[in-house]
Amino acid sequence: MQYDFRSIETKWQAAWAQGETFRAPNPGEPTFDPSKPKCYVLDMFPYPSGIGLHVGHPLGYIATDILARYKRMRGFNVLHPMGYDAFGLPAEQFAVEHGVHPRVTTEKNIENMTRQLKRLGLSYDWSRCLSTTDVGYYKWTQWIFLQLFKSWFDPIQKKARPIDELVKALIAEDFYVTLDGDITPASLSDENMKAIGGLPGGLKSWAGMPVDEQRTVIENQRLAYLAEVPVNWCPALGTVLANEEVTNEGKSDRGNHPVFKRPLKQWMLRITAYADRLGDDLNRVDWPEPIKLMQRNWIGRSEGALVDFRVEGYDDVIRVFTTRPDTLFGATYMVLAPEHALVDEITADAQRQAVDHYRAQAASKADADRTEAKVKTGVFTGAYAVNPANLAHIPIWIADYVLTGYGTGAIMAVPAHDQRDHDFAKTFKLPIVQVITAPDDFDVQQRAWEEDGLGVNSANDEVSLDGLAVDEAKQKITIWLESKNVGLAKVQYKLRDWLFSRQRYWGEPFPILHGPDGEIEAVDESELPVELPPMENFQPSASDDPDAQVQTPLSRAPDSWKVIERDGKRYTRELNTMPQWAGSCWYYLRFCDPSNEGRFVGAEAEKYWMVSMKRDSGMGTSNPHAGGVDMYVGGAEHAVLHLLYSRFWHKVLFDLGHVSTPEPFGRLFNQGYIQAYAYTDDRGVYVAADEVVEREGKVATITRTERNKAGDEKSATYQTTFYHGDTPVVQEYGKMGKSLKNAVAPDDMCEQYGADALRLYEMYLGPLDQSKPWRTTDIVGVYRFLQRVWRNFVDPETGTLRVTDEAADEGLRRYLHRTIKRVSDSMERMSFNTAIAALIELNNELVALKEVPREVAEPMVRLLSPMAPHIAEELWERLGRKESLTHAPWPPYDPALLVESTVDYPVQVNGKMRGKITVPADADDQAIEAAARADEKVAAQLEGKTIRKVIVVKGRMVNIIAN
RNA sequence: GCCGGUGUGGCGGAACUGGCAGACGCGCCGGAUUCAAAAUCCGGUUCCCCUUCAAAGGGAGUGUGGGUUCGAUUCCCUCCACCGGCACCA
Repeated sequence: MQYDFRSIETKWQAAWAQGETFRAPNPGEPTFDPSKPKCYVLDMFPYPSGIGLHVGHPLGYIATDILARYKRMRGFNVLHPMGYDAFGLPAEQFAVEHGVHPRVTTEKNIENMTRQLKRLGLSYDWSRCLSTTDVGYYKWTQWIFLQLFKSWFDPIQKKARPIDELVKALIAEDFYVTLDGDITPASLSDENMKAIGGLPGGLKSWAGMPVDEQRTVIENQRLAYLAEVPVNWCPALGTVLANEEVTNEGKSDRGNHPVFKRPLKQWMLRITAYADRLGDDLNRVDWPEPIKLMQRNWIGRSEGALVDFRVEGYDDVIRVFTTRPDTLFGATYMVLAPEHALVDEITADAQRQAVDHYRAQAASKADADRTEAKVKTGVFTGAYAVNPANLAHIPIWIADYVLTGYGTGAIMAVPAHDQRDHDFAKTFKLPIVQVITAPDDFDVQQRAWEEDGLGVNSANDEVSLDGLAVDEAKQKITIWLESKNVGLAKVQYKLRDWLFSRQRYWGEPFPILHGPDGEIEAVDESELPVELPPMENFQPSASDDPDAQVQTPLSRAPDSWKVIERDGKRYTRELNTMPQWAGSCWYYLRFCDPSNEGRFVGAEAEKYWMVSMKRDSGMGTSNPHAGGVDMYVGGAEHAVLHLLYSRFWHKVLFDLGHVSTPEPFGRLFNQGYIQAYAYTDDRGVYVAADEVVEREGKVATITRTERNKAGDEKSATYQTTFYHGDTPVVQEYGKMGKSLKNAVAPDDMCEQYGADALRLYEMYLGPLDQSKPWRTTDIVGVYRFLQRVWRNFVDPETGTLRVTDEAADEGLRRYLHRTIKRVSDSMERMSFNTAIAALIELNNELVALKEVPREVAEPMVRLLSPMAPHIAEELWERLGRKESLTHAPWPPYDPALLVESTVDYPVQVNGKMRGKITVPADADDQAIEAAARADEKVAAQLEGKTIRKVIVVKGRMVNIIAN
């Protein structure tokens, strides 16, 4: 007989809600217990999508819930909140199509997803639930933006400081203004000044500068600033597109309209100022090494040199960045990005037409196309530069394999030692000069030698790199370049400043006002929030004209919202909105104190929940970390962007004294995806996966036309035994979701098997950090386990408890304690699949018993409770316990019961398993060896052989080497 | 092209620090129970060879090929496949 767990689940979910069982009181509240350590367990909060959850979503939520419940039983004050990252495109697009306000859609979706999450029995403190779209929340998102806007990065202290202090420092002449409008510390010498971006040649006095020039200097130092940035503009849709929304052909994904790259004035955040700290502080957090590596690669710190090449016949120099200044003598041509500022000026008349044509072509190409092009393209400008090392006369080309966004947008090409330059040189028959030694059989005319070697062909009258190793040569040439004033050592980053504005409605409005003379003013903090204006039409202004002005949705807001009178001047509000990242950058802070109206987070609450009380936060690791969230779980797709942006905001808040820790997330865990089979028909269209059946032996052949990445059409043939109705379909495998039509709803699983079975199955699938396939049929395994647990405890006929107060026998008691250890260890390692396996084994031991001894029953229910909380609570109550299991202590194990009196040793002969011996646990090596040699099978193997060596590994095995 | 990850029975996976490969579950096979089915319970299940059967035994085996080691799923190198990310990063 199958027990129906659903009524138990409803009962306990109601009881938990009623008793506010999972509410985490803040310091100062009457129920707060200061004697306990804290533990902050956080999920990456979801976007409230209209189709609701599929079983892939709760994977991480179930894991964190188990951890939160486990930590409560371990005596921690656990903060375990949930909320919604609810600004974003789908709600806006729905609004455009149906005229429904995004807030309406969003609230409906949030309600539905909350219902789905609650049904899983997740132990969130729902009183802390928030949405990034709550006015009371985005008020503080805007406030944080203002902190960035009102700050600058002090290159001496290497931290953010209030912008007023920059003005004071300039007046006091602690800093000077360089000719190009940057600032430089007075303590730096003229030479060093260049290193932070200033041009040689002099300084400006702050006092002598006109006011508007002063203003520009200040604007250029803010952590939030405006800049002209190229965007993918689609006039027909009236909107700016992300790279992923642009096809390889430079058309819009939706509607196939032409897309143009055009510059647009955008808000930028100066994340690059934090490049070093974002890299260095990775050493202070306990994160998976691959994720740290990805962030380090993204920041991309590289040491090299800037080198100036004089352009023949012009006053200009082309400045390049290179990581290999040691190969300077091998630079045989230069390449500028098509967008480089000097291209127009230096292009020879004869080349003008070709250059312009190429630039137009490059502008229309999506970045993806530039990256995937196999054949190098480019055009000669007609101009020449001088290699400062050997005074060689070298041609200047433009090519799209050089990008404006990185370095200086120009390179010196060393075809002998860089394969991309080599490819280009081969295509255009440019000279290849070897300057690093390669093996004798290696010909740099055939391929680039990119490995290390000694300098060769690298000398002029003043400096020689010949015979020097790479590092030495780099140093020597850089010193020489600096002495000639044509180059300097430079640290370069791949990281670029963060483009922070979006031309959308459904996002946080910027708390910024534009004055009549172009002045940019912050909205006063007392006037926050700047609420989104009510609007009815969300349709963007489409146009056929690529040069039409970009109209953001907010530009159609009523003047009563857009226009502000202040001190007799008319100001216009900023009409862009913030990106979806903004709200998710700091929600973990708001969770600490979600209803605080006077501050983004109360200082005491922030300090309590964010600062680690112990070096070992009790998360099963002894790695010291910089505080913050004790466990942050989410998908690896956020490995770089969200986590980097969030760390950046946190550091700014830290510098300004608003938070107490240098890092937001002390420990991070990335869960894998749940994948599932998907099926496509003969047109390549996905069909509903749950309607597909396999017919064994009935093989069908499908031939269809497919398009590969490059857009070429190809015919492909498949053999299959899968059918959708009578239509044969091809099986594929991929991430679960709407697009592949293979989503499985958690509601259906709860309905059929119950929330506890679903929770167990998701955890039992495999290691949390790996991707793994979902197969609904397999859920019966854990479902049977739960039924068996129930039957072991409750008589199915009478409904009475099958638990006895009599003592367990020695063997069962030992088994229990071994299980407690196994489950506890698994919990600490987040290895929930093995924890469940251990519980299944213990439960299987109980099947043959008439009654379960209470000394086994109670610890077992407690071990089970984080994973299957509803059934555990019910059994706990039936065991006569009045209080919820939530704060029942985690069972301890007795180490004495884990020690066996005898030990089994496998015995190998020449590394092959040949026998097994059992010896007393305290036997010494001689005794173990003697027992091994006495074993019948081992002796047979040793017959006629001479023993050369015997290896005894205490507690492990014996290996006898003989021949 | 670059970066990161993963490859273990029919399937999901286990083996935590280099020490008994395949825990646990699914599926499958056999049996018990049942009028029957469902449910439940018991047993078997890496592959190959030897043996009439069984017991027992032998050999191979953790993507491929090599290396280190008394001993490798685990460490190193080569290659292959799949998954994820990407900004040709100079």
